[in-house]
Amino acid sequence: MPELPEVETIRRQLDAKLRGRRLTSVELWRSGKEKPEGLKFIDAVLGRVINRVDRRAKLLVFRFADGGAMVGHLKMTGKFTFKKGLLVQQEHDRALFVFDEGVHVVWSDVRQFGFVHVLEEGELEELLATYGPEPLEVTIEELAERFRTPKTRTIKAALLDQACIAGIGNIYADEACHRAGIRPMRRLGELSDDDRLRLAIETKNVLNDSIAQKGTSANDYVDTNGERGGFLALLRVYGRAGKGCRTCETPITKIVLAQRGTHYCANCQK
DNA sequence: ATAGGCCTGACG
DNA sequence: CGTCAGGCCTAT
Repeated sequence: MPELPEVETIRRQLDAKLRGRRLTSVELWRSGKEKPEGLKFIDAVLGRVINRVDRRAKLLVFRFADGGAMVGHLKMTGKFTFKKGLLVQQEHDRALFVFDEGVHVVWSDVRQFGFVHVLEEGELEELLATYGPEPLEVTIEELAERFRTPKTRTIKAALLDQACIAGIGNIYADEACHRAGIRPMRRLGELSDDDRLRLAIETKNVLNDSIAQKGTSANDYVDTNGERGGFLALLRVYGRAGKGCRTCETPITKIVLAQRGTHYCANCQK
């Protein structure tokens, strides 16, 4: 479910409450998606102190004070939620993390695609290095360079490729293209320097705008407090097939591109 | 580059 | 019943 703005929202909330806290107990309610598995997982995290919570692409990186980290990926339907008071285990809950001073975090995941892996320093850096640049941490020019090659690749495929640019998913790929006025099926080789710059600028803009609204709740996404993000109402094309473009009223077109539902305005986007 | 697969749930 | 879903890995 979550893309960069949603994961970043969750990261900020987790970081604010978990920084400096020690993991005092872990209950694995449904095993199989953690690594190492089962009791070894609990052994690997118990008693360790969270230095801070980072985000890299769509990964949450719970960094331990003694090095290494627990990395979590929410995939489509994963959630980390703060709980207080009486705790009732829900159907899709996978684990409970108890930190000192009574901070409880529940990890749940309806579709069970997500994972949490404990990695030590070397393997952590190795994993993080497989991702492309963070779009909000590089300049417009550096980001624009990522839209240069391979020339036959579609813009949509490039935006979705985590090794090309980190953190963008289906919603923001479509939204960035609409804001830039470029059709997502265009090939990188057809883009002008100005096209690449606009795409870079609008990619940053849409991610920042969404973070300001705590992300998009199209379906399942909620933050660590169970609250929905406010960006849904500001989406220009995603999920709006057949509805009028917010700039020109032309019905939004939906096609399949790079195996994903893809939305664009045939009038505004060339 | 592109199907297929991992899972469950919502919707038509 | 079939289709689709915000991710991403594998095999072809």
